[in-house]
Amino acid sequence: MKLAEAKAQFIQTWGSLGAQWGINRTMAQIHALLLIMPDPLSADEIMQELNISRGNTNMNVRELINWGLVERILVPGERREFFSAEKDIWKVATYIAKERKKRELDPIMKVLNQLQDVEGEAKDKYVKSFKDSIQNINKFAHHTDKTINSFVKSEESWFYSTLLKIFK
Amino acid sequence: MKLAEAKAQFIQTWGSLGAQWGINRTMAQIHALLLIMPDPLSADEIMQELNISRGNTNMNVRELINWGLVERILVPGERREFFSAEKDIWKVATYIAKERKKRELDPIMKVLNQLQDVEGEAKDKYVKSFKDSIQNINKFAHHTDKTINSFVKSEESWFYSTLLKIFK
DNA sequence: GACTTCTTTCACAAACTTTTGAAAATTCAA
DNA sequence: TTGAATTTTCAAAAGTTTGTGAAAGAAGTC
Repeated sequence: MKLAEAKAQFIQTWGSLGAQWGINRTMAQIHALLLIMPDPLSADEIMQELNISRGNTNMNVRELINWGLVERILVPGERREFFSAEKDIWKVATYIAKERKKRELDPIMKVLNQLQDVEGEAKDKYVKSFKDSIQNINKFAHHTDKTINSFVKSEESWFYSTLLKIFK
Repeated sequence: MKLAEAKAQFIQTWGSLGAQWGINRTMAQIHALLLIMPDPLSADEIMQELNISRGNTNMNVRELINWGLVERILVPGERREFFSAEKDIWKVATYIAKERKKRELDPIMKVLNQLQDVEGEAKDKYVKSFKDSIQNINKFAHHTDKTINSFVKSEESWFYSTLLKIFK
């Protein structure tokens, strides 16, 4: 298989994977492109490679930066900005885990905690069933929260220990 | 907080969580409703509770059954069908993990394996960068695959050991 | 076999999301 | 300042997904 063909295929596969995840297609495609390119790209290069408009490029690159998946690179003597993706997929996974926890798990945990104290006779089967379900989900959510935290933590401490090695 | 209010809030929270996950809102709401109700509900009851059309109810209940999250219950002497959700949230999580692996991870692993062998000089930095990225992602995908499999497996064996206890 | 009750399908409407491209804003150098 | 290069914004167009309700289908009962 030729590089150009493989590249196109990878970009489109990553894109449709992203779409299934509620991440928009273009955002995933830009990420894929930056993942496989050795050097940072400018906005114009991204536009050309993916055949998308300037506005679209700008918007999605910004969102990727928000997620911590892409970095803005300033080249001395260049007015244009360049963009580069984090290449270590383990780190990518922790950034995503962190972001999704913040957007999805944290809000539902807040609601679940409020829903714990429903008024009413514990003998009423509707009240009982409701309370049981909420408690069950709440336990699971706490467990998941701990698991994600320790996953994210392990990557952070990996970072500090690497830093330490560099300066020792 | 009153039960009715808590119920409404839970359904709507679960619904918007589902939406962020690429699961459609109604599907998640039906699931939420069935989760907290002690007894199975009929299609008409679901329609009334959530204020949705018959067609919509039918379509989404069918999809939930596909995912293995909801069961069709036949009550003797009743023509109507009733529906009930799996209440053990751990099991729900394994069903979802299984289903998403099948829909998302398996296809990308297939593509990654094909993309491994790109023609070209290993010295070409574009070829090298591409191959490195793919290899990195491939390793991660295999790791994730194993993790999901053992998670799903652990639940299955829990099931069989429970079964065993019942009959021993 | 006609009637009743319930389920499934489907074309279309409504709602929502994404993309575009042109115009406005920003940045920097001369 | 002015102006050239670049980035950002935004309203409208295009595309996608979801929900509706009427009609067709199935299954059981008289």
